[in-house]
Amino acid sequence: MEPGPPKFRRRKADRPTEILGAALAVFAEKGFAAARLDEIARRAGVSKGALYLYFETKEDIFRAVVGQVIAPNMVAVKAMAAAHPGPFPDLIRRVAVAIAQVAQTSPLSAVAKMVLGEARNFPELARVWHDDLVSQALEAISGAVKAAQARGEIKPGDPRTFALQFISPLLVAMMWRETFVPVGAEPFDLSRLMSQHVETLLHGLLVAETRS
Amino acid sequence: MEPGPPKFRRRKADRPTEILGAALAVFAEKGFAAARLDEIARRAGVSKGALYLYFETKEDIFRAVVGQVIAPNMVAVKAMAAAHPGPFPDLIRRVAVAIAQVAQTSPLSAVAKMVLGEARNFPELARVWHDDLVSQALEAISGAVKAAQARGEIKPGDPRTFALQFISPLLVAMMWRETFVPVGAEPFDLSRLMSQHVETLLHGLLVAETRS
DNA sequence: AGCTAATAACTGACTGGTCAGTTATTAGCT
DNA sequence: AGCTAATAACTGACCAGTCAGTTATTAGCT
Repeated sequence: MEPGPPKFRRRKADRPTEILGAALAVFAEKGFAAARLDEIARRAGVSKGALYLYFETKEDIFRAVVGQVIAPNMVAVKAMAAAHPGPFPDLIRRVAVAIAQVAQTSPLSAVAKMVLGEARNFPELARVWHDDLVSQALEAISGAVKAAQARGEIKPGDPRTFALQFISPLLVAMMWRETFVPVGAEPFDLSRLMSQHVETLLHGLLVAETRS
Repeated sequence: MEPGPPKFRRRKADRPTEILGAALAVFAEKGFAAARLDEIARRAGVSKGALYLYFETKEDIFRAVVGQVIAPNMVAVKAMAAAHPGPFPDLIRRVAVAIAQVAQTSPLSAVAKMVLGEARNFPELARVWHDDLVSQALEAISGAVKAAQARGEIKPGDPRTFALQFISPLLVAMMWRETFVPVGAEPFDLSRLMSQHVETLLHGLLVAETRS
């Protein structure tokens, strides 16, 4: 009787991340309710029962997936906030490039879409996403705007609104990519979009005296 | 034996719209999968079986709800496109007010969020929404931008990107309202947001010579 | 080193509840 | 009386979560 390859391997340490990777993919494709635990398990190369060795419930897996994406992006936000306090145009151009980069290389847009879609059924998830990530990013930008206004670099106006104006096109382009590109819509080039956007915005934000 | 109020009324003509109204509310609250046909029926003042006199399946109801919102908004888009071809600033300010109005008084944002959330499971819905509404609105704005560029009123640059820049903050503010305000976030005043946004955008879009 | 007992990761068949969709029947209209 | 909108009880499929049993791995002993 040849033993053959073993039916499974014991890899306690790696399982959780593998499961969360598979779960991210399935949740992103189907949404929370339509996602099947059997499929998550299959993609993770594991039985359904094994999921329950590491997570309590389906919701628990969902929370973990969403939470996992926050931490690395918080690093980006912190870096943004710590960016050198030079002239506003330099700062904002730098931030735009960094944000576009993150948007293109992380599962951020897929998770953002999930949070939007499931916010009603998981209010506490929307709260975490808002408190730990979105509002902090928004405040970081608002703070930079306020400082630049104090220096007389840019026009008066609600800083929070300016911040929203700044990031909105990127967010919409991300949603566009997730929603309409799969059905044949023309995608937006995020980097090109952001550079055109920043220049447009700047020449509206900059007061006449400081314009180069 | 008093007859009392009749158990039900036969109102074949009114039922479909009543059902769709109830369905819109439930779908908007719960999303497609978590919405219960029993609840839709209850809110429509009807039994579950009655739903099947007017619609084939749950998906069919969902499609009808989404489709119903398109028509009235197409009117708005058409009106936008037909707006007088005067100076670009006048046009864009008018359109901004009109759009903010629609966003505040119609179930547009709720349905938009539904379409985003369920796009993966209903690609043909994303397609209808895009082809019949979103892309037409975007093209209407792009057309106005292109015309203004031809007249030398505004700077060169990708018109479709300008169009996206124009509507993005409104869309994001709508999603913000649907997602984060229920968990305690500060809402954005759509009208104020749009007026600040348009002015910021204009003074970046307008070339120096035509600036007032 | 080889053998065995103990441990813990993992499986997969099962269940209890839920819910979309069906159907036999009743109530209201003309 | 005849017709049909509408009901309410029913069914069958589906799926999150469970658990008794199986298999890989490790520890302990000689």
